[in-house]
Amino acid sequence: MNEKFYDLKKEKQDKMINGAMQIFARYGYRHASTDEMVKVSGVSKGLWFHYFENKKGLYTFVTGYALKYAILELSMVVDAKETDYFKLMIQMERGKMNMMEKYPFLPLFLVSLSKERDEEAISLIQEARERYDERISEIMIKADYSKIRAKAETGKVNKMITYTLEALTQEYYESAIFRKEQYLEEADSYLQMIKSLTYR
Amino acid sequence: MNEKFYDLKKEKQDKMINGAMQIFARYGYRHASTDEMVKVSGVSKGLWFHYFENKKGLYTFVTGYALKYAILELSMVVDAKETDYFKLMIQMERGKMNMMEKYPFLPLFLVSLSKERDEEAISLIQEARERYDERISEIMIKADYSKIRAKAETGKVNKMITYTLEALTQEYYESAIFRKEQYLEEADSYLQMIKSLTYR
Amino acid sequence: MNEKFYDLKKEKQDKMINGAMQIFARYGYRHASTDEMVKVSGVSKGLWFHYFENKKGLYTFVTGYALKYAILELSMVVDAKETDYFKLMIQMERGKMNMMEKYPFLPLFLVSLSKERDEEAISLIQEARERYDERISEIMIKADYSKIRAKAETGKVNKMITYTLEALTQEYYESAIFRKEQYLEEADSYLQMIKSLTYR
Amino acid sequence: MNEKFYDLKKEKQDKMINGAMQIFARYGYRHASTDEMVKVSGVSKGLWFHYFENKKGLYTFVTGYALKYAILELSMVVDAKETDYFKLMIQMERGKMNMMEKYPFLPLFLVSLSKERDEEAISLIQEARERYDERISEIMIKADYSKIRAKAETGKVNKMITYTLEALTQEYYESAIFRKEQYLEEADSYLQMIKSLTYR
DNA sequence: AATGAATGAGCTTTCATTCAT
DNA sequence: GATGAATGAAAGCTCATTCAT
Repeated sequence: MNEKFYDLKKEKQDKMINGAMQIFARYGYRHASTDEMVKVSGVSKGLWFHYFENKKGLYTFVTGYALKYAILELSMVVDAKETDYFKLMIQMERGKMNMMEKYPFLPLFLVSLSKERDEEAISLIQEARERYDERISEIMIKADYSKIRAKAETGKVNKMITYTLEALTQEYYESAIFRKEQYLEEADSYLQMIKSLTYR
Repeated sequence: MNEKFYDLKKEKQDKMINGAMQIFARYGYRHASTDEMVKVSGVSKGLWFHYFENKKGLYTFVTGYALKYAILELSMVVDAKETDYFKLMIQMERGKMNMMEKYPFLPLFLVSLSKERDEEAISLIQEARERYDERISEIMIKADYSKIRAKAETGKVNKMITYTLEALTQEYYESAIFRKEQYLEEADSYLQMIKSLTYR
Repeated sequence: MNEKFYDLKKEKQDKMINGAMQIFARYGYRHASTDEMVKVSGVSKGLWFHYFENKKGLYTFVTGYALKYAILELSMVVDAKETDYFKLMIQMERGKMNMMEKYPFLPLFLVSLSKERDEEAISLIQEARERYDERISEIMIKADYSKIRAKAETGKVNKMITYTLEALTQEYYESAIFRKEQYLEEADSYLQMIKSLTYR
Repeated sequence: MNEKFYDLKKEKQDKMINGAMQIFARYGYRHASTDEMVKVSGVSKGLWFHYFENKKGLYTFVTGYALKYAILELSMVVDAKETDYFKLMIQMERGKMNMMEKYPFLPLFLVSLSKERDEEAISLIQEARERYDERISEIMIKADYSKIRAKAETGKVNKMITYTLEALTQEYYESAIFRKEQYLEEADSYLQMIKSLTYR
């Protein structure tokens, strides 16, 4: 990418980032079209290629940016002293809702990244994704699994929760308006249920 | 579609069905390309359009076929007297593995259908999907939830299991070889865990 | 072409000739499609190419056949002793209507030949057309122009009549049913008018 | 169509209009191919679709444009005080020759429109054609038929003249070079002949 | 002889990318 | 820096022609 992108007014940067996130999140890497980004962002086609060599470059950048920003927001919202796994999880979901203030499609974009099936796209974002996963692990390392019954393998439980919250997120984006509070309530209800099942 | 498709040698029919399933499953409706189907099936481009008016028609047909075939295989493998929810679930997964004998990409295709985001594609397959879901409900109606603790809301548990098994399926397709037995073992391990957590 | 075409039952020959005439007449050389000929004739696609190497060959044959048949019918219907130009002309139009008994699209096909704009097609039929034009000249040679006023240049008058009758023919084919008698009446009314204008 | 087409340099607009006219005029709606337009205009394939949604849209536009331009040129060249039918007709032919200055294929295109047989094409241009026909009627309304003998039905005479001039136009386009003056002379000779025949 | 399944070149249309202004 | 006109490779689809049966 062209580093001068950062010299743009923050507002314009965000317009472009949001445009890219929205279109990539909704259509995936391959079917995301430049013209749609132009339409939703109001930024001319030429400029996209001025700052980002090509679609690959744009995708790499936006992914990197999104994941870095997500880490930041999550770090901010997660209580450093919290050790309850399920409380940590819901705090993270709240963090995602906070991201929407600046980047309304970021939560959906995060989900779309984990669902991306295009090989080229996957290889482009692998690195950023690993860094993000690492950071999430660091946040979750405080989680105290001692109250969880032996039967409940934390890795598996974790996966199930992840897949479930991702699906929930996608569902909410499909409705006319995304109601954050309602989403958080539903997410919490899942988490509480699992907690009650897995805790001794 | 052109009904004469059924007059083709079953072998050729299956070559085409498999080709379509594979490409649709991997790339989704929009990005699935005729040329790729030609490549993987060895059947010329013209023939696809000889039997199926267009991409829409092909997708509609393959989806209908796949779901009907899936229902058949599932009906065959599920023990009519089985009432244990988790046993029923694992039987269904075994059924999916059986489908691979004839249609190696069918399990992945089923997952891709539930993840399809393209509006046109969704409307094309809605009907077939509803029939499939109904049939699955009929199979699962024997399931006895009485041993499940009140805390475990069956709807939510069910969703979590579905999302998890779908994700697992996709993961296995990404590895070099799909090892059915290994998949079934892992699927079972998830189901056993959830069973032990949710049963009184 | 394959001479064995003539060994086919006359009925089948005519089915094919009619099919080709109809489609060529309606859509012109380039846009006439094999599939449409198959549809209207009921004769399988393979057979067309068995008897006629390709579209070119078929067009050349059908044109030759049509023009030869037209000459025959015209010769039969035109009164050898008639010398009045306008009576000869209407006799020829009646001859064309007679052709419809066996080849319903032949009159339209004749018009389409004179309107054909495709270079390849034109060169294919040039020879047959010349022979036909010659024969028409021979028929018309008996025409007595002595009653026509000097002002009326016969060549020009002839051209105008030709173009007009061709347009009339096309119009009649566009209506739901071709009413031969009505066509002949209208054609005659044009001819009578011109006669009254050009005769001293 | 994309209104920005009008922002292009007039020269380029005309290159495209001329390219489309030429190919549509020569091959008709269906067989006119983008690639041929690219070849004769030197304008890339993509651009055609940038300005015109599809072939339909292009045809509709070019027809509308051509007919509007024709009306303009005809209005300019026709003497408002002229009442002689035949003088008006030859003035219109002169008008058509004038059109060739900017749009060399416009006279042929006008003829091709009246000969177009493709149903879709016909319905696309119907409206524009009606407006054009109306305008021609307005121009011709001044024509004084009082000197024409009762025997000469003006409707029929008119049709014959139209068909004849159209055929003449096509003939001239088929020769290596279109010689306007020669065409006008020949057109005039037809008109004078008919005048002398029909006037009392 | 007869069929129609099978093919691939060519057509219309889309879209990432380039480039003159 | 900013624009959007311009490009061409590739996608979906058609159709004359071939060929196994």
